[in-house]
Amino acid sequence: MGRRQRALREALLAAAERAIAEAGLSGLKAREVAREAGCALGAVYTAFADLDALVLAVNARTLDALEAHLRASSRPEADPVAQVVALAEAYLDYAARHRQRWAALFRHRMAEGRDAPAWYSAKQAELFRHAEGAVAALRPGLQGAELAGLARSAFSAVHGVVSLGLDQKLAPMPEEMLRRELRLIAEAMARGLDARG
Amino acid sequence: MGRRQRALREALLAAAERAIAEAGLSGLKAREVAREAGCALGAVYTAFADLDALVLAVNARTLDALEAHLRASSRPEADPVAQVVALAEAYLDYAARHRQRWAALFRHRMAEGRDAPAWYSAKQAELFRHAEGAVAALRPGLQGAELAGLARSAFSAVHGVVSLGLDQKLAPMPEEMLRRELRLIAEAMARGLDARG
DNA sequence: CTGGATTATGAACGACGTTCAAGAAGAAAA
DNA sequence: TTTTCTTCTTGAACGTCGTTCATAATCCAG
Repeated sequence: MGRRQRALREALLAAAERAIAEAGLSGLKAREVAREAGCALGAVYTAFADLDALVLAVNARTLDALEAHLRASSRPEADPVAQVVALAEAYLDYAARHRQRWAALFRHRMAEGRDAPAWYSAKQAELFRHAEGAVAALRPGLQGAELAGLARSAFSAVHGVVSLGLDQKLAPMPEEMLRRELRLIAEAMARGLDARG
Repeated sequence: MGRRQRALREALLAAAERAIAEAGLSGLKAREVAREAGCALGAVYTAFADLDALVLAVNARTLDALEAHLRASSRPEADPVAQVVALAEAYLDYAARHRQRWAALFRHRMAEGRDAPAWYSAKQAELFRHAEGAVAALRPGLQGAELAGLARSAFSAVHGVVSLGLDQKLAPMPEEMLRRELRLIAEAMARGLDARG
């Protein structure tokens, strides 16, 4: 892959990122991305196998950014319950500030049969490690797959509240109200999971 | 609207339901639905404004079925914590048994700007009433918008666990494991929310 | 019957993702 | 430099999609 090709990949990625941030996952069009990257339509398919691959590349960046945000907001010294709440709030923060890019993470579906490449799943796994830390503190007995499973489920619960909350599909909800409710739920869940002393 | 038109609507609805159940929301095609209903392509648009309206009609039926299932599984006499767990399990049951139809409920998005008709939102609201009952028992002080909000968020948390769990996008997960984890999370959340005595 | 209104038809339109034969550009060898 | 071979780029073309619309068929009141 020559210099030119690498630059093309970069330009397409940037264009795709912008398109998704502006118009959402379904707003990503091959022709528009090509136009914005200054190449012909067909060239898109020399740099990426198809639009799926392009989306995956965008999502990889988003996962990195999200992980960095969670890491920056983590408070490893705090009480485990507070850790869980802080993690949930950090997740909400990122989701609210980068709605479309964040939504693209889980709205995107692999084509029938195919599943995500290993490097992508690995990036996802990094996210859950944050949850695992807090859950491990709440349930010192757990480890391995059991711990990973519970952490994933706790994360899923938080994700659900954030996801349906930001959708405003169920009900209009200002961000502050959503934040209060998320705190309530996250703290309740963490306290309920707490098996220490 | 004459008899024939009503029959056409019914045939299209049935065809759409089948298509969604078999191939998911994105598997719903105007041409296929028309063929299966035995009418010309254009006739679809005499019975429904567009595919969105058809999807909405299918989802309305799904909401009814889901609500009926939750109602049938409710245990109003049980302890509130057990009520919450039972509700969560019932939700999982329905979602697992009717995956695609259930998924269509929240994967479908209204076209930019437009929002769901009132009758649809009303159906959604009926669902939450189930959660409200249990949450009200846990937090006797709450009522009105505050109660509705908390119930919605608790529902969202359960939805998150079920949704990401059934996706198997994060990790392969047999239904029994998912059920165990959902029970754990639901019970933890309910216990954490419990403000009685 | 008959007339006007309603409903059904399927070709046509524009947008989409993707492919591909042909040409341009680049690198390597002479 | 000139030639040769590979690699990248192009944009027209294909098939599919949702939706529209002039035309035709059907329905129903008078």
